[in-house]
Parts: sequence; C-alpha cells; structure tokens
Amino acid sequence: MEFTTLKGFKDILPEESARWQEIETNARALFSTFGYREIKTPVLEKTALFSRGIGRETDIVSKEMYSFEDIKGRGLTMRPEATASVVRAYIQHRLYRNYPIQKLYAMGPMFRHERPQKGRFRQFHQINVELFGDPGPQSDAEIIILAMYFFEMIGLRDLTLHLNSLGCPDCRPDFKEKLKRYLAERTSSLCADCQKRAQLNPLRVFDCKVETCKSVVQNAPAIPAFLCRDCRDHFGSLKATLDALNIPFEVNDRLVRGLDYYNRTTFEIQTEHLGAQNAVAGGGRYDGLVKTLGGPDHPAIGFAVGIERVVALLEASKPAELRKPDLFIAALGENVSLPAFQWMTALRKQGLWVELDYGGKSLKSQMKKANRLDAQNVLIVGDDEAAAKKAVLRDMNTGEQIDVGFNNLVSTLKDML
RNA sequence: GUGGGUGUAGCUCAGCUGGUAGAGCACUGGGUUGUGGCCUCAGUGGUCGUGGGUUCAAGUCCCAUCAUCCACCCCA
Repeated sequence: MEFTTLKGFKDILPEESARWQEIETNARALFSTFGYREIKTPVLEKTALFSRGIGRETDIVSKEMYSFEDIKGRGLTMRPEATASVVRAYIQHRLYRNYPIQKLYAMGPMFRHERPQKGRFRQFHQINVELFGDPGPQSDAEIIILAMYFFEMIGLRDLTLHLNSLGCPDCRPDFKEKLKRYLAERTSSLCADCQKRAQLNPLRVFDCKVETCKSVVQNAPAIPAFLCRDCRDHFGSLKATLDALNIPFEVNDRLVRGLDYYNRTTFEIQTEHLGAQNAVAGGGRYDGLVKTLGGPDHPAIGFAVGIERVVALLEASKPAELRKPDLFIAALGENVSLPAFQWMTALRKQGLWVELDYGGKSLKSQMKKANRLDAQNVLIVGDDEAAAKKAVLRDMNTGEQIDVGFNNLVSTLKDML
C-alpha cells in the first residue's frame, strides 16, 4: 500500500464515529447547562504563543511540537494543546469586556510529535473547558464537578479524581529552592533523568517511577507544608466544597503537571484500564497565563478530556446505539426500478431511512442484503405486484406481510413506518 | 530519542526441528425459477511487510529496512 496514515495518526472509521458523536453531543448538552459556550480556534498558531504560554523548558515545547516555517519564513506550530489558543482568542477579542466571567469550551485535534503507544497518538482530540475571570475556589469546584458529571453522563466508571495544589508565585519559589537543595544533597541516589530534573524542574522528580528516586522523594519536603496562607485557604475551601457535593477525591501531592502555567489547583482524572496512559482528563488553575500572553491580569482555570481515551474505555463497555434502516425496497425487474427509486427518494425526504439495491439482483440476495443492513421492513415489488398495482410490505422482525396499494404508497408507508 | 514484541486471505489467526500455503469469520453463488436470519454445499481471494543473504530448496534460518503494538520519557 502506497498511501497510509502517518505514524500516530488515525482514521476514525464509521463504526467508531457514532461513538464520537455521542460523546460530543453529551458534552455540548451538559456544558450548556453549566453556562459554557463553544469557541472554535484555528489549529495553526504562531510558535511563540505556545513556547511562551506552555513554557520553553517543557517537554511539549522543547521536543514535541509540529513546528515549521511557512513560505514567508514565519514560525508556525500545529497546536499541541488548546488552552494557549483559547487564551489568545480571549485576549484578541477582549471577550472580558462585556461579561466579567467567560465560560468557554472547545473541541478538536491536537498535535504532538511523540512516540505513539496505547492511548497516545500524534494527532489526538481533546474537549477543553475554560473558565476566565474568577479566582475563587468555587470556580475550581465548578470545573471539577463539570468534568466528573461529564464522565458520569457518558457512562464511565472506575475513575479517580486526583487533586493537588502547586502553590502560587508567592510560595512556590521558596518550596522549589528547599526541594532543590534537598535533592542536590542526594544526587547520587537519583536516576540520570532525575539528576537533570533536580536542576531544571525539581517538582518533576515526584513523578519518577524509579525505586531509588521514590525513596528519596519519600522524605523530601512536601508541597502542603509550604503553601502560603492564601493558597492553603483556597485549597481547603475547594476540598470542603467537593466534600459537600459528595465528589470523592484523593489528594495527591505528587501530582505535578507538565505545563508551566499551572498554579494552585491541579487535578487529573485517572483510570486503571488504559495501561500506562492513565489520565482521561487533566487540568488546573492558570492565573498568570492571560497576563503572560499580553492580556489583563485575569485568573482562569480549565481542563482537557482526551477523547481517544474515553472512546477506548467506552469500547469495552456498551456498544453505541446505531440507527437502522426503516425500509429496504426489493425491486425486481426494470419496469419497477424507476418507481422504486421515486418512492425511496420521496420517503427519504420525509425523514425515513430507505435503501434500494441498484444491482438488479435476485430477490433472495436482496432479502439477504436487507437482513444484513438490519432493515426493519422490506417492500417487495415485482412483475406480479406491478400488474396488481400493489406492493408487498414485509415486517422483518415478525415476518408478517401485507399489501400496500400503489395509490398514495408513499404517504401510507410514511404513516406506517 | 531508548528498549522489547509482532508483521501469512478483507478480519482474527494456525503453519512442529527448512520441502514453493491452511482454518474460522466475511464475501459471491447453489440447495427454494420471487422471500432474509439457522443449516448445508461450492466458489472468489495470498508476490507469506519489503530488500538482500545462506541453501538443491526459505513463510520457516541470518542481516538490513519499513510498518505496527507495548513500555520508558511525558502527557489527554
């Protein structure tokens, strides 16, 4: 085969697309009851939007972006995530002007040049939800509850909400310093990767799966002890709100997310059924990002759902509901093929799903085809029927057959089916 | 970027220690000159990922290459 999809890129075939539509429809319905409106932004942006927004040192920016120069030499990038683009739009169109609080969602493809594996692709799809303009913990709670309701609505079970607070510009630097110093004293016990992390982004060492690193981290300074008064109150209030709404969660002070813009609340919704890629959704607060990208100093919080991962989890459970054809017309002989085509077209215009075999096959093979399509009824029209000016309507579930006169055939069928 | 597994019919796979390919499902047709599902019979369909090598002989052994999956890293 000469032409196939690129590595890490996937066709979403018809069997699967029904599932995707189901997920997107549910998302739209739920989000609107929470007051969120859809925003669609381009997949292509200036490279600097992402490098400044996500952070130069992050894995995403330093080695995973699909970046290139266009014909005029401008640096462009296929978006590796949506938040930076949504923030850009928020600033560019001054969405904050008329309404102090903006609640937005977006869905679409993202691109990251990573090695594909289970639950991870180079083009993947996210549903993003962002709330701008409110710094309070109830917004954090709203966002998290929205995410949890979404998964409940589409029927995903066995999910765990992991929650953490990363502190703010007031308290994080202090913590980072202490941690750096602690790690520096134990460099020899760390794996090669963590030795680098200890310098660049010491928080990441918390994520390491190497045993020796884990034990080093065990007694390392923990984030909660360093949170400033405001951050501690914020986090405490969020937890209390979630408790009050019976949203179970686990505080996970090792939950460190890979994008630089997060502060205070971060969370991840995880599953046990996806191998190593266990996050189906992740997000957090990013109060400084709008300002960093040239906008006003507005706070924000949001999250992203990985659609492919949701689809993979749903696949194991129940199959998506599929529509079945209302009618299959088995036309025998050339003198009925045109009327059959006319009936079919008229019924389709009425909203019925009607199928017709153009191949002039035997009745038996047409019945087989109708059965394969799971058509609910078959209209049989041959020479006998043409002569008698009435067709035979067969109910494929019961096997009952009745005659339907050619006069007003379309409206009769429309009423019956 | 690193490591491991797998590449045989449209799909899922079998093929032992080398002797030029098989099953199930699917598809087409018959068993019912105009009636589906079940059953039954038959048929279509493969340069065994690709290129090289060893050999009288390679799907089977060796090398390379590509693809794919899984894992590391990181993330949705």
